[in-house]
Amino acid sequence: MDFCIPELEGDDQPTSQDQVYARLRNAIMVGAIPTGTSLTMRGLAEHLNLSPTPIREALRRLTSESAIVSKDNRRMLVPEMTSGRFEDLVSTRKVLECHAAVRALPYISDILIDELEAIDVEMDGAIPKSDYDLLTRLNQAFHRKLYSANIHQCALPLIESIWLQLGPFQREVISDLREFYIVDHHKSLLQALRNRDADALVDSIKKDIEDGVVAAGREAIAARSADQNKQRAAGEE
Amino acid sequence: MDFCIPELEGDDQPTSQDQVYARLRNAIMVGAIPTGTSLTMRGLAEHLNLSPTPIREALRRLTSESAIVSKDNRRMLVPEMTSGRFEDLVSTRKVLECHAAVRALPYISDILIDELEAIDVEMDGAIPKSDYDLLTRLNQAFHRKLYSANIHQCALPLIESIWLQLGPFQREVISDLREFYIVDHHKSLLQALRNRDADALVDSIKKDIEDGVVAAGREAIAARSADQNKQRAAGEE
DNA sequence: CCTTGAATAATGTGATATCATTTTTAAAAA
DNA sequence: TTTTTAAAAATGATATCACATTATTCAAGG
Repeated sequence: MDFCIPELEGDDQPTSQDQVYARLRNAIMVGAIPTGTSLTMRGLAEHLNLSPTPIREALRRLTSESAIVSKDNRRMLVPEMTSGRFEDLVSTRKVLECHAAVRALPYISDILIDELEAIDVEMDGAIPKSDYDLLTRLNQAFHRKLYSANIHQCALPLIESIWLQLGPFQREVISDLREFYIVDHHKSLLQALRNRDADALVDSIKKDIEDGVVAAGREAIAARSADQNKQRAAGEE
Repeated sequence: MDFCIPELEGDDQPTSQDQVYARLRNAIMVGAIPTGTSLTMRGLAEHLNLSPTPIREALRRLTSESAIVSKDNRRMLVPEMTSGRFEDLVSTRKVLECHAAVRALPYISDILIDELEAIDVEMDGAIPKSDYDLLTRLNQAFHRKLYSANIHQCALPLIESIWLQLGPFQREVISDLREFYIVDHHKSLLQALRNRDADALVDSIKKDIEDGVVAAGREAIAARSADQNKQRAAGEE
């Protein structure tokens, strides 16, 4: 337990199990929990001043959402990212989010577009401050609000599961790069919504995902495997 | 607790929490748990001869997979199906399964196609017996094996979540219809795999989902809402 | 007969205790 | 120095208990 779990300011969860879940979820999403370190129930319980019971339930939920994996030793940990898994997660994310956006389109109102634009303006204000956590939260709020316009929508939990799996790695990439540029295509996305143009909407979502930290992620993974090859070559000498 | 949770024959789960999870999951999938009845921890614990602790964890996992919902009274239940949710689940299922199949295609070997065909033959043998539970299990095994060919695949947990949400309703539909015909397009699907033809594969999957119990599901929902309208009209007299 | 309200029962939540398994530690052997 | 091995510590799983909240019951009042 050499890491620390950020507190959650606006935490109005009723039970402590929900609070632990929300905190751990956020911690994973912003990359505060290093991949590979085992999450022990007693350790987390002591760290959060709780009994192991609510911790255990929160961990089970996160396991069911593929945010953490349960090894055969019964140890739980945030899984390592691999090149193949990264590509699969990104492609699944694209398919799901495009689908959710298109299905939300008939439910989009002008008021909702204004609300989305307000979030985007807030993001523009946050970019100079380089507050990655805030930007991530706002970006997710933007997409969540868009997809939730469809009142029958059932894809959001699935999308959030993908976000959870990509989250820790993206943060790792960004701290590697030191300097980071959050590029979003929310402007063209909003225009597509105003025109009720499904094709343009899909195009914006794809670009938004592709040009986000995805490109950086690919580079980081390529660099990492180059490193590993170099180390392996050195070890074989 | 006026319902009964089918036992699971080949249950090699290590912990009792895993066993409870597997049993409840199967019970929901085959529609053994009526929608709307609340699942109490002590009730299930007594029914399964266990303490409430492993029950709680299994219920939490199923909640995170949208198989059961937690109301604000803290009561947990299998949610009712609505027309809108049904359509959204089906369309999401199509998108996800087509995507998973296409991404699995490059990993498909001739041996795997033979194994898939073996499952399909087993299904053909089970159809005359009208064993819906067995057919459901075999059909899911078929699709699971196909998508899992992609070793980096991350969509299967999401697909299974959709299956879980559609499961109880499809069973309800089938018991309503008394007679049921399980139509599958596995023959054309296998041919598409042999030809490594992505377009034909997508076509088969779409038809497989569409012509399954989906058509019946639509009719059942339409009939149900017609009933409700009639009842409402009668009540307003 | 229907509604209201208080007493009772049932339920969810969280803490603690116990046991089996796993991991770690450290000393002994190679 | 490295490997092996046994003791000790830590961990996960489950049961049980106590408490607060929620449902249910049933009698009194309208």
